[in-house]
Amino acid sequence: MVVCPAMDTKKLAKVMKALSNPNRLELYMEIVRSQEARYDSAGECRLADVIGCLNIGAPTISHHLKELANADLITTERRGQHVVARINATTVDEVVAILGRAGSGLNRKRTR
Amino acid sequence: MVVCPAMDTKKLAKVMKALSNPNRLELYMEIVRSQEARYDSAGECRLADVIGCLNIGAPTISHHLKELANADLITTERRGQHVVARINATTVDEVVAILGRAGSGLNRKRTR
DNA sequence: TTCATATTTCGATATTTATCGAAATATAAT
DNA sequence: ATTATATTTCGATAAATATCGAAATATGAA
Repeated sequence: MVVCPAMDTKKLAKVMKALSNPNRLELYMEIVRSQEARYDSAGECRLADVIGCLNIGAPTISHHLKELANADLITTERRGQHVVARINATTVDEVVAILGRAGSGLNRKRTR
Repeated sequence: MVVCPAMDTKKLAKVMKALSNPNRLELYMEIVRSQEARYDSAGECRLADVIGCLNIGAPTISHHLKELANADLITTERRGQHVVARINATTVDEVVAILGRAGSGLNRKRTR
């Protein structure tokens, strides 16, 4: 069993920073959504699609995608014309595990 | 039963930003720690104490405390000479609930 | 009141960063 | 090969922010 992935503070801060910009966070949530609704989007999130909801330009979105990837929050892959983004659940799990310690316990991980 | 506290993206981004600076995150973790070890610190976190572990000045720490409080991550209260900081578990719970949706499910909230 | 300690406010500065438009590159279609 | 669409790179700029030292304020002790 894997015990305590131990993400250090520096790394955690980097993840937080990646999610600290409203537009970038919105972009991230959009990727989450597109992954939840796998049936109609094939779990793919394309920059072109997301330009519609966010009112920032393509260069900025490209930049934000890179920051999310750099924080290991997502992975990106070129699929033909498009770039596809996917959530990296491992990183999210680690963050939630650390943050959860400060919570009320309602969100505490199942131990069995 | 309270359903879906609905923290909006703006607010969530603000929380993330508050935790995005390494020193401020370290400060936050220190507050968490001091609260976990209630017996020896009475759950209190004093600026003077924390100056030791972090190598930044008192003015900066004061500033960071204000940012954490402003994001509703902590509450502060003057207790005599000192200022005491406490974690606001509600905010943490909300953040974890939102982020958790993107995770693997391992950290998913108990439903019963 | 005067002193010592803890914290905050103020003003300044250096760095980071979000965003843009223009141009470059990649890929697929005609 | 040319065209159309998607994405990235580049260079610039305005705004935000972390941090500092000095001075101000608050609180408790002598």
